[in-house]
Amino acid sequence: MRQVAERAGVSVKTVSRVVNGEPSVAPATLRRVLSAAAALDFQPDPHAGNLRRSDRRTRTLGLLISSVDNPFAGAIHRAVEDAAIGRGFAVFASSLDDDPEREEEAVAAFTRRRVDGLILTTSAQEQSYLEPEVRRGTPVVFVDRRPTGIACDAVVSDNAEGAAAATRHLLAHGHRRLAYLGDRPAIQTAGERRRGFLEALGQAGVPVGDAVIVEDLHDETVARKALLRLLDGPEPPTAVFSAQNLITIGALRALRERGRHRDTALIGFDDVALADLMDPGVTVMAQHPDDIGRIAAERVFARLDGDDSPAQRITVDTTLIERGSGEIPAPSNT
Amino acid sequence: MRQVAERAGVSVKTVSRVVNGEPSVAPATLRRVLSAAAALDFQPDPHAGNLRRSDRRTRTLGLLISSVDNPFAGAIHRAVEDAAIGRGFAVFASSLDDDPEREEEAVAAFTRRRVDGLILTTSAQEQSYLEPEVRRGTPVVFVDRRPTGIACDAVVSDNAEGAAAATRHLLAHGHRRLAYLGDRPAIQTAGERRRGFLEALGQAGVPVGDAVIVEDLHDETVARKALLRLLDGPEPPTAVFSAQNLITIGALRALRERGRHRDTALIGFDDVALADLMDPGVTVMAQHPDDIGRIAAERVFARLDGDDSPAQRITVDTTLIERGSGEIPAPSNT
DNA sequence: ATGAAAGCGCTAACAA
DNA sequence: TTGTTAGCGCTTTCAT
Repeated sequence: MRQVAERAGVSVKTVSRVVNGEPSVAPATLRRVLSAAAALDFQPDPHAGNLRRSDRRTRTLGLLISSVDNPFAGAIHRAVEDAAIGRGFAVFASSLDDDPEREEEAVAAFTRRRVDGLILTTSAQEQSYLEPEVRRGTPVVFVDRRPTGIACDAVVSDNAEGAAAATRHLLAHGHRRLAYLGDRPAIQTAGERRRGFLEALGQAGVPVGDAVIVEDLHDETVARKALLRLLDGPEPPTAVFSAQNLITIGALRALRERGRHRDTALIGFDDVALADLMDPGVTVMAQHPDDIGRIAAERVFARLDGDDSPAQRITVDTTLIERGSGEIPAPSNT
Repeated sequence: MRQVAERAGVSVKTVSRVVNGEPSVAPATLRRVLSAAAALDFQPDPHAGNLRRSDRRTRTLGLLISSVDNPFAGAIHRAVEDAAIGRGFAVFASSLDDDPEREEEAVAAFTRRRVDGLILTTSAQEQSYLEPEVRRGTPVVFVDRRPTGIACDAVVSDNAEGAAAATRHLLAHGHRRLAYLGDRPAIQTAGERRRGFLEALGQAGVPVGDAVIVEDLHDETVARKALLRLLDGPEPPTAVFSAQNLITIGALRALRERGRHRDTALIGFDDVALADLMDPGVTVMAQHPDDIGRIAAERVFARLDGDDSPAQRITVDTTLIERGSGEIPAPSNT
């Protein structure tokens, strides 16, 4: 900047004015400065500016998700990015793999870099470690999971109702022997989906004893084996509700292996790629990660723009997509 | 930092020493500073430090890919992130949607933020716009596509050979009426895959006239329609090579719609989610985005560590995954 | 082992 | 319209 000033024969302050598009610069000066800047291909250093600037914004967002290599998180990421670009913000992303330790480290890495806002899918039991950062004024918005121990905005799917609706769908097709395949119940979303499942059974007057609940299925292989065991058992379920992405895939594999994919109903929570190309197509209760990401980004920017209303919880509905597997009727003799 | 110094009764320089883990600080002083820092929950500002520091590194990488919401790019992203974390680097990601204008903007947004290195999937015809940044010493590594008009490291799949091997696989199963479904030939990878396809035909002595080449298929719908047209034509192909992800999906849909998925062979370039759950399973020539990302990150760090050898081009092999669709034999009467 | 002074590249506040 | 001075939070250099 000093060099530009010298070359243009003005003071640094004038260059600063030009760079920041401040008014009250004579057209002739403006031109001289501009051409000097171009000649030296000058790029202003935003970090240096921020040091002195009053708002002290880095125009940077931190996004913490399960993994950047994961369709659900990718869709959120994309939506956040699209919102950020319009405001001149860049996005840091970090994969947590549902590891609470990694979460604190990653948050620290971002706050040290002075991100202006944080969007995160937490997997810690509680997030009071964010207190200092929140007090400092950084907007924090939770996605997919609600915070515990701290008051922040959250954007989540309607897990309980979505699960209940999926369950009702199976019941409506005549099923009574349902299996619920779920992730670790400690994971907030998993707990809510289970609750939705049970409530739907209760409301339909189906004894809970008629359903099998298998949990702690944190990956595809485990889910597959669990369902294989059920299918090989004395009273295999006539319908399966797989409460998560990877579990759905494991369930698909198990059904195929036993050749039961045409007579056992299946609904998965969260959509799965190419689900419509399977035979039968896989019925799912789809989430809307793009909406979740977009809304979360909007919340962050609203907070940055001065919104200091109480923490909000925003729920995004889920959508049933019928593709065949969920519409398989219960066998008539049941 | 000044506050910490006051509270600990030392000078700022001493606090600086403690924060940076420099030696020659008396244990007692160290303890006083540490507790003062903890009490004020002090976070050093890396940007301020960089201003004066000799190396001037932001410990930040810029990653430019087609879209963060895309499995291939996601895998690259994850590999880059994993490599970056170990070195204390954070990663900015930006989606380009194969838009050359967006590319220049995004690069500018990152260089303005003083990223220490750049990893990008370019879609511009040539990348000389990166010249100034490269001259400034920023390592730039291309992934998936080679650079034009500038000498930089590149990590790419062996597109031509992969496509040739896929084609040979189809020929080995007796097919002679092959269809090539490709993306816009202007896209570098698309051009190479086409070349590989044609070379394999040539080497097998199959007249190119026996093959149908359809290009400019930039999305699923267009690909589907193109194949439907071929299937409905007078001499439908007995084998299809779909040279890209989305095209493979479009082709799958078309084959299913016409009920030809069990007698028409199909190999796709690039793996597809749940390909093994289809019926038949989808044979693909898989790329290794995780290796590509990892190697690219290693190149960046090697450059940052002072490697000033000439620009390298690193080729990552592709892997044939046989799942059924590619092994369908040609009808005997052909 | 510790500190004082200067300065990184920029902007705020005020002056001319 | 333009320039001057001070200072953001830190690290460098050189003293002590």
